[in-house]
Order: sequence, then structure tokens, then C-alpha cells
Amino acid sequence: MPELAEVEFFRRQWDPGIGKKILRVELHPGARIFRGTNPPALQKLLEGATLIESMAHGKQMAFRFSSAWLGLHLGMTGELRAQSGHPSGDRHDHLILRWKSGSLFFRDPRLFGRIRFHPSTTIPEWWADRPPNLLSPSFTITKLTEYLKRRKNAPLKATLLQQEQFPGIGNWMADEILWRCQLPPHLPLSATDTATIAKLRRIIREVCRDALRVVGASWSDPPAHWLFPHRWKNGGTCPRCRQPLKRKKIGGRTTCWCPACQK
DNA sequence: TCTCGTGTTTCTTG
DNA sequence: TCAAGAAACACGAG
Repeated sequence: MPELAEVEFFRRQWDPGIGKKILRVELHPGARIFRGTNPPALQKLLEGATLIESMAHGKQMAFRFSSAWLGLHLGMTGELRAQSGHPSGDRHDHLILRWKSGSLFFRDPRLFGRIRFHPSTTIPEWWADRPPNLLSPSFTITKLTEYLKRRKNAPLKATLLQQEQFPGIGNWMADEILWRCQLPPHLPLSATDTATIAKLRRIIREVCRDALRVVGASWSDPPAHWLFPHRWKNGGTCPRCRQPLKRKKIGGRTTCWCPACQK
């Protein structure tokens, strides 16, 4: 589920833990989400540490503690929650941080998520090396044009899912962007068409802002005039022209678009 | 019982 | 060397 806005929503779920001293860390050390990390070291350093702040960037999150950094990626099914008291976790709660009167949970049934750990207070490489935020001025038409030129043969849908260039865009956001731009998902974009690239950049930013406002702030249902509520199953109709929507796998992901509008 | 999926990494092919 | 596509990961929902 988690894309840009959902990640921002889940990041804030751990806010009750900010300023709290972690007394106990419970984890499933063999779980796939710990691949590449050292769970015993994580447990040792976080016990006694205070959670200072949290940040989200694209689909990545970072939690800065007084002794170390914790990086979280939610994969397909990850979610974060906080609860008062110390309720026990279920078999999919792979990381639990307990303070005096509450607990923070990271749950992930499919284990596609990932936990990173940096045993120092300096900024970790995996957080310093982030691509420009799509809403920042560094996401320029020039950089976008260069990137599209490099991937000139890939379907536009597959290109929009590349996190190295479009941090936070996932399957539904990519479909929404292409639908609002009225561009077909299966065709590559000619890098010479500057007007179209400028429009694509504008709509990418618009969808990011809309998603953060509607989903990121309160997990509200996106309105009926977006493609979003219509794209989930066969038989949907385009909220713009009322023609039937089409669904097909493009770039390995289920893609929904309006053949009448997007050509 | 079978298929599918709001993601990423690794392998294979061209 | 690089880009593009497929497979693999693991589980719950329909």
C-alpha cells in the first residue's frame, strides 16, 4: 500500500514516541526485513535511547535517536502504529519499541519492508544520498528531460516507478499522473517534446501535493473526480469522459488508464 | 484451491 | 556497459 502520502501518514503514527526514552526493544531477528542489518546491535543501542525526530522522504523513513538512526521502508504491507501501555504484538509485529507508558509497532505480513540501522549519531549514507524531493526546486525540467532521454524506450508507466528519479511515486500515483496528463502508459515519451515534459513535471507535483493533503494528512478517501477510486477492478469508467477504463500489466505492474482520454 | 497485489532486488537478455 | 523485462521474495484477501 505505502506510497509517498501513506508513508507520511505512517511516519506520524510514531509521533507519540518522540521525546520518550526507549526501555525495551522486541524484535524477530530472523525476519527478512532485517536483511543487511545487525538486530542484536540495534536492540542494544536503542534500549536506553530517546527518539528525537522522524523524517519521510519518498517511500523511505528515518527515525533519529539519541544514539543511532533507524531507517524504515514499508514494502507492500508494512505499517506503523503506536499504542498506550504494553500490549503484546502479533506474529507480524517484527519490531516493537517500548517506553514507560506506550509502545511503537512495525508490522509487515509480507516482509517486503526493510529495516536499516546506523549505530552512530552522524547522518547515515542511506539517508544522505537521497534523490531530490519531487516538490523541491531541485526537481527541474532539465533533470527530468535528461532522465527521460536515458530511458527513451521504456514505457512511461515503468519510468515513473523508478525511485532513483521519482521518490515516492508508486503504482496508483503513476496511473493518476498519466491520466491527468492524458498520456498513454505503454508508450515511451519523446525527450524532445519540452511542452509535454513541462506538463508532466507540473502534474507530478500536483498529484504529490494532492496525495499528501488528502491521504497523508488523514487517510481520507480520494474524491470521485480522481482516477484513484475507479482503478481497482475491471469495469470502471473514466471520471472525465465516462468511457470504459482499461487494465493491463505494464512494466510488471497492473496499470489502469482511459484509452479514450490517454492517446 | 487458485490468483492477485499501492515494492524492491537480482538475474537474464539484448 | 547499460537498459528493459522477468522472477523471486511471503502472505492474506477474494
